Order: sequence, then structure tokens, then C-alpha cells
Amino acid sequence: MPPPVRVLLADDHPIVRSGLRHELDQAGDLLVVAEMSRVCAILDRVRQEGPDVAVLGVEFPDGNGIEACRQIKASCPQTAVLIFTAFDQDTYLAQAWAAGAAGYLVKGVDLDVVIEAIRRVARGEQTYTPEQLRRIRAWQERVEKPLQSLTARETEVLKLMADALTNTEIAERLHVSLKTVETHVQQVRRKLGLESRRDAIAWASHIRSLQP
Amino acid sequence: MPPPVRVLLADDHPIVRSGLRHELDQAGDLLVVAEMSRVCAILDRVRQEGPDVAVLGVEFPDGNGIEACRQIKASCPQTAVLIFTAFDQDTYLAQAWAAGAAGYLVKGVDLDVVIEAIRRVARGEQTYTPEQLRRIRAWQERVEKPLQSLTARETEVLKLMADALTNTEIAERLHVSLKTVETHVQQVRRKLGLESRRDAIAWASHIRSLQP
DNA sequence: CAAAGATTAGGGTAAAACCCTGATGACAAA
DNA sequence: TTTGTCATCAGGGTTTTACCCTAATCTTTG
Repeated sequence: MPPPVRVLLADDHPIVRSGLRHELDQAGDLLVVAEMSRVCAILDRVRQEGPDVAVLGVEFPDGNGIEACRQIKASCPQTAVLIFTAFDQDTYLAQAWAAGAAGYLVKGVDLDVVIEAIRRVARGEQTYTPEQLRRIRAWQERVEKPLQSLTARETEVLKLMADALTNTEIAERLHVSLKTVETHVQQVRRKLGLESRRDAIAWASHIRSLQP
Repeated sequence: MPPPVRVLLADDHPIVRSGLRHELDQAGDLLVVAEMSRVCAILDRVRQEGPDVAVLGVEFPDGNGIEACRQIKASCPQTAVLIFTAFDQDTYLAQAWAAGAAGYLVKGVDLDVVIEAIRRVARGEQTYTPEQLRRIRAWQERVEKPLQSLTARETEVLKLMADALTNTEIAERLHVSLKTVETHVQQVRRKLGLESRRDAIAWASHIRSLQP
């Protein structure tokens, strides 16, 4: 009998941890070696336990599981990370991929899919579906590239636009003239290929990477 | 030994159903009599099984658990409904209360709280915390009352404003003149006590009851 | 029928967004 | 050093949008 796959679980919902714990127990070849409800504890425990797989949620009260994934891959690359979340959003999916996660599972999937995904990432495989890979590529093309084409100042202005500030208010906030802000706004619209300020706001508002 | 509390579970995440099933099994006095992943099946099963308690999520792919609660209370009032959701939002909390739910639990709470809440609602008690009741009253005062003061047309216009349409576009959509729309917008702002169109949009956007 | 309120609309002003051009300064390649 | 590129800044002028007022219909209800 091969040694069991050592798994770390992190989710802010006790009921999800309970479900995962029971299902992993029942699988036989999977062993839960650590369990936590907050991101701040994840990195330390990964270093302590050196699990084969870390199953992480995304939105925690005290932080973000994808950021935790990035840290894990930086300091314990031998631990595979599987993102397991309720949020089926391209932003998170693409970010998880970029952070080195071996897979991204939505909580709506069946439990045998979760179990099998843990086994696969423990073997060093990835579990992204072709559809997910397509979505990641499309996101990079449609959002990340255009976003990188913006200058620091333009991104700053776009964030303030997304907060529904007028150009006048943005100008006050940044201590520059109204005309300057108008120029930045026009540049943002041009670079993103958007017709109106309104479209720019809509574009920005579903880009979670802009929020912080 | 008293007869067990008969419980129906509905949640779109298999992992949550699994966790609840195991925890209820372990409690001893709680019996899961039905389990489902979609709202459309809830009402039929409640009628069939006549459970003591229905534990419902809120956002399902095919509908809304709070709406299901309303239907249950209309046709099987003896079944207590406990909302169990990840969304800790005043809109949902107040809607659940209005729909006759006996309690509103956020998924972040400890499992013993969930178990005890099921026992309590089975005995006919409510599980709203004083803080939750305060939030419900504040919501009614701050949102529901002002919203009810709007006419049908004004609510319609507010929805379109929240979709970031300009007054001109709203006028086209409703086949009325720009001037008419401007009047409605002004009325909305007056009734809600808001300074600007922008504030009205912000007000509307976090009112989930306006979205559909 | 009379009063109240909902829906419609127009006139006029202020503000915001949007188009163009252009100056300055930093930095890197020729 | 010079020259080209680009980020940042800014103004002139136009169009669009929002906002203020008043007021005519139409519906509903006491």
C-alpha cells in the first residue's frame, strides 16, 4: 500500500472543512494533516507539515487564498495547491493559474471530482479543463494585456473612475488640473478600446485585480 | 427517546450537503430525510416529506432559496425554514425574515451553532440574534420604506439608472421624452433623499431586490 | 365631482464629458 | 551629446448630460 497523500485544508466555512475532512477520510488514500479557517496560518503550517496538497479557498476574512498559493509556490514548491472555491470567475481562475495553482475547482462540482483532483495534483498533474485553459487565455488577451498597457497614472485614474468619481473630483484627489485628468481618461479609453467613460467603468468594475 | 427531528437539506454545493449530512448524523437526534441541489425540487419534497426543518441556501443556479422559503411557509407552514448561506448581507437577511424564515445562519459560524439552531427552530423558536433583528429593522427603515414610496414608473427608471443608462437612453427604452425621464429621476432622488444621480445609482446597486 | 397623485413634457442653466493640440521632463538608443 | 519616445501635464472649444423650475393630462378615490 502506497503512503497516503498528505493534505492541508483551508476554508473559512467550518461546514466545508467538515465535508472535506469526512470525504477525504472515506477515500482511504488521503490524509488530512492540517486544517485552518484563516489564510494567515496557511504558510506556517505548510512549512511545518510539508503536505503533498494544499486545498485552499479564495476569499477569507483575513486575506486571499490565491495570494497564499503564490507564497506557497515560492517557499514550498513541492506542495501542490488546489483552489476550491464558490467563485466561478475568470479573474480568480486566471490569477490562480498565474500563482502556480495546479487546479481550480468550483464548489458546485461532485465530490468524486474533488477527490480525484487531489490525487492527480498529488501526482504532479494539473486539473485545469480545456475550457478553463481557454478562459484563462481569453482573460489574458482581453484583460491582462490591455491592463498592462496602461501607465501607472492611467491605472490610478481608472480606479478612481471605477469609484464613480467625476474628472473634477479625480483632479482634486490627484492635485492636478481637470484637463490633465481628461487626457488620462481619454488615453485609458483609447488603450482599452472603449467608446465611453461608462464602458471604462464597467470594464474596471469586474476586474478584481484593480480593487485593492 | 423523542422522535428525531426530520430535516431537509438544500444547497447547490455537494461539499456543504456532505458536511451537513455527516454533522446531523453525528448529532443523533437529527435525521436527514431529503437532500437536493436545486430549488425547483424543494417545494415538492417538502410536501412529500413534511420535514420539521428545511435548511436552505440562498443563491442556487436555478433560483433563490428565500423565494422557496416563502412558498414553503405558504403551503406547509408547519415546516420551519432555516436559511444557511455564505452571504452575510442585509438584503438577504431582511428578505429571509420577511419570507418567514425562522433563522438566518451565515456559513462562517461553528457547526455546533448550526446543530443547535436546527433543534431550536424545530421547537418553533426563532434564532435571529438581537444584532440581526437590529439590522433587519434598520434595513426596513433605510431601504424598504423609501423603496415603497416610489411609484412603479420611478422604480423602473431607478433600475435603468442602476444599469448605467443615461436619461436619453432611458427615454428611448421607455418610449417617453427625455424631459419625462428627468422628472422621474428628480422624484426618485427627492424621495430617497439623495443629492445626485450618482448617489441614486450607488443606493440602487446594493439593493438586490431591485436586480431582477 | 373634487382632490390627490401618477405620468407626461418643456424651458433654461450648470456641469460634465469629450474632441483636438501642445508644452515639459525623463530616459534610452543612436 | 543628441534625438526619439513616452509619461505627465494642461488649455481651447464643442457636445452631451444632468439638474432646476413650472405645468398639462390622466387615473383613482373619497
